[in-house]
Amino acid sequence: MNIGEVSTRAGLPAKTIRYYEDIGLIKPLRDTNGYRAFRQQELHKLTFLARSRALGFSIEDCRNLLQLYEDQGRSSADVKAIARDHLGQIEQKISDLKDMQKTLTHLIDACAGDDRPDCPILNSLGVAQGS
Amino acid sequence: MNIGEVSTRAGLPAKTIRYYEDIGLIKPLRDTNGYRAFRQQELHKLTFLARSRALGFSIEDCRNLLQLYEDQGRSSADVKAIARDHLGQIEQKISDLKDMQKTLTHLIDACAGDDRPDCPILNSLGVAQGS
DNA sequence: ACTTGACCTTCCCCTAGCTGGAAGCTCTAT
DNA sequence: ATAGAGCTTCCAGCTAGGGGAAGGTCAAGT
Repeated sequence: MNIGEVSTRAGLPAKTIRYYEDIGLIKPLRDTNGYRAFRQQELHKLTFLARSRALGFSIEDCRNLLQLYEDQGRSSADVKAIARDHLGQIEQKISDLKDMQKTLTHLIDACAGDDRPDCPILNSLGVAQGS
Repeated sequence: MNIGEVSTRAGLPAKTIRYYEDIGLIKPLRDTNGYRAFRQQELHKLTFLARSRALGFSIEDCRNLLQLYEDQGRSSADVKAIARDHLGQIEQKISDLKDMQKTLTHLIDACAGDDRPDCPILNSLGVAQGS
């Protein structure tokens, strides 16, 4: 398989696949013409990567997960620990974003949004007021 | 005021303040010794920036907001539009993260997390299963 | 006067995770 | 033979700064 085909099948841009090779996540063989020659193994890994990335795992998390994925003797606790840590980060982000959402919603509600210059949003961001 | 003092007062690292000057958000004067000489004006702007950034506005949003902040004749509708757009993006992110949270929570719950190798998390990320 | 330490300056490289584009080779079809 | 698609490498850039080197400056203490 050439890169175009794996790109379609894994649902990842060719650029991304080359990047993943650069950083050592996959090691495709080469044809005599220099083209990358992907095996099923790499297609599986790329699919795995696409899914893990879609769940928001960092590249380093993916690297670790991929290693565990290939290690038939791994313990599920190791995987669960990574996933749980990541879930914690996601929940923290949700919490932070909800705080922003709340504040912004209040400000937007308080702003007339017409052609007059008075604006509670800017007032709140500006120097005169507290946060 | 030197950079150290504005850094403390605005709650922004000196590095960040220099960066904001680089990208043209502030234009502090210079003392004869080459040190940046900040006026109240810049302190206000930096405080404004710190607050807007804390609400997750991008630098470009901040640039626009800052311009509106300084324009006494602006209409509040312009500000509200930026804020509303940003709120939309925040809500989209929250939604995406909640999807991830849900999926991950299911997977984590299904995983024994012991020293046996069988792991629903990896199974789900791997080639055999659908998403 | 001298030294020490804190503070300031510019400069360049580094981060994550790619994306875009240039220059050039290869393959396939006509 | 040639066009166009597909492949290659390399270089640059994006966000929003952070780290650290090399060096100038200021204020206090001895």
